[in-house]
Amino acid sequence: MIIASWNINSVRLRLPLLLGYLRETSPDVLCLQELKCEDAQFPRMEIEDAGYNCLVHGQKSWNGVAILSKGPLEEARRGLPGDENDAHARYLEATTPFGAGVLRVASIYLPNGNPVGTEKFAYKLAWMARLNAHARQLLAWEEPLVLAGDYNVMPAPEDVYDPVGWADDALFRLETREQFRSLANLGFTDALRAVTDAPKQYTFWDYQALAWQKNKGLRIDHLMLSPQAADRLKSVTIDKAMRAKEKPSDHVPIRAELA
DNA sequence: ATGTCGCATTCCATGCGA
Repeated sequence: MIIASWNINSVRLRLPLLLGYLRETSPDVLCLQELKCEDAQFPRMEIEDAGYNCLVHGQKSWNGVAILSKGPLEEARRGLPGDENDAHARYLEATTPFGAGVLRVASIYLPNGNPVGTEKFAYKLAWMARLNAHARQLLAWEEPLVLAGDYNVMPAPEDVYDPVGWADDALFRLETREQFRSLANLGFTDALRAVTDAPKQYTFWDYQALAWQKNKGLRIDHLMLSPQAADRLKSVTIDKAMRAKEKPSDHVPIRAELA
């Protein structure tokens, strides 16, 4: 079972790249973020023709998350609980068959939070607290669970090309990393860090200032595994070559193989 | 290098979010 996550930065503009990825890499499950379209504009037919079922939580202009699976998808939750006034489309959860049981998966687009000191940063931290509260509930299922997505968090200095320069950014502030650590401390495994200690395992390079060419990247896309998923982890791959394609997203997919 | 994208609108130029 291959499960992948990719911040696609406009699913409509990136459709040819997405179809190529599905064809070449053939993940069983793919979580997408930053669709930047409403449900009705989602290219469902083309993706279904490629052999995938789709669950979509879209929004006009910004945000938007989806889950694609070769198997049937049963929606578990649309939107993160804990704030009825939060209208951002940043969370979608579903189950899909896995072996004799099911895999539970969430597609997560965590708020950016910049600039620090504004309501945007407060929203990010509150959103992370809500995620942690919900994740704690999900662990009670005691099933393979993957919280996959763009966390907009670099967990440690080796995940940033310039940790000193980024110290006061919302993606790297101590409060942000503290919330991310709380998620891990509930019992979730950062899949990439379970297979390597190597620094510079980036998943994002800014479009600006030749960031890709200079390898000025960030590791902000993560697969967080419940104990039952972590026990079945075989490998993790960052599909870095996707950043060198024509009209790329600024993020690349990350995927894990579960036995 | 105020350096690039994608989306939206007052729509071909500008603002917003990242």
